[in-house]
Amino acid sequence: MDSFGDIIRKLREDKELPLRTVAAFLDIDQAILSKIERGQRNPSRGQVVKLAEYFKVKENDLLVAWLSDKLVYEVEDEDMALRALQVAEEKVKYIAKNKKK
Amino acid sequence: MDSFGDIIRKLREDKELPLRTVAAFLDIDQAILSKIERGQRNPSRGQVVKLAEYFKVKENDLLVAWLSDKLVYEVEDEDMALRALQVAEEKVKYIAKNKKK
DNA sequence: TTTATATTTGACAGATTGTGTCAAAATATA
DNA sequence: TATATTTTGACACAATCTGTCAAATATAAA
Repeated sequence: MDSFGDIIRKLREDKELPLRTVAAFLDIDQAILSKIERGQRNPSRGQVVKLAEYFKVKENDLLVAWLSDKLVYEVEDEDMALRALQVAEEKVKYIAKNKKK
Repeated sequence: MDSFGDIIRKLREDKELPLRTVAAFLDIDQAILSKIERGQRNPSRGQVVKLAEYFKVKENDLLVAWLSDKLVYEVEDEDMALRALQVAEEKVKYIAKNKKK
């Protein structure tokens, strides 16, 4: 069950690239990338998109990993976490359905 | 598919109370409560708990409505919304399982 | 219509959180 | 040792959050 940080750390280490290089591509300090990889900072949506481009992986897959991390963070210390996620799913389906019309 | 705001607006209107009265109990300006009821502001967790107490409804039910609203807000204009919610569910289950040990 | 009450709106202020830089400390590698 | 890499924390600035307030709007009563 990899978090977003785990995923991009693996991608980077597989290519044996230093933080410095990837961070330069993202146009941020390597300190931030280090923190992103260890889940101490939340990347911006734009950074996620850039990372997908950089590592040539599906943008949507990375976006799902990133978004789901944010959702988990939002509910993580709530007893009602699972119920809330399930209700949110219903609400999203409901909204999507009524948008089509 | 009622949002948190819809729920508390109904509770308040059923009892024919003005915003002023409920807002005073929450110790905030009525303007904020008005915005909360129409989904323009996000209440704090503490306010949700107070509202459950005030209207004598199950705290957890209100918390679920509130939390799920926040989750929907977080993903609402993402194509990957549903996938992200589903992955988040798996992650939450995974975390809960490994916490027990 | 007027008058009174309730709700909504938007400008504003202060507190909090987010986003990034930087340099020093810690860790790993040669 | 030296050298490269990663991690940490202090800091600054920007952005968002949380609430107040007063004016505008809507609703209801006389």
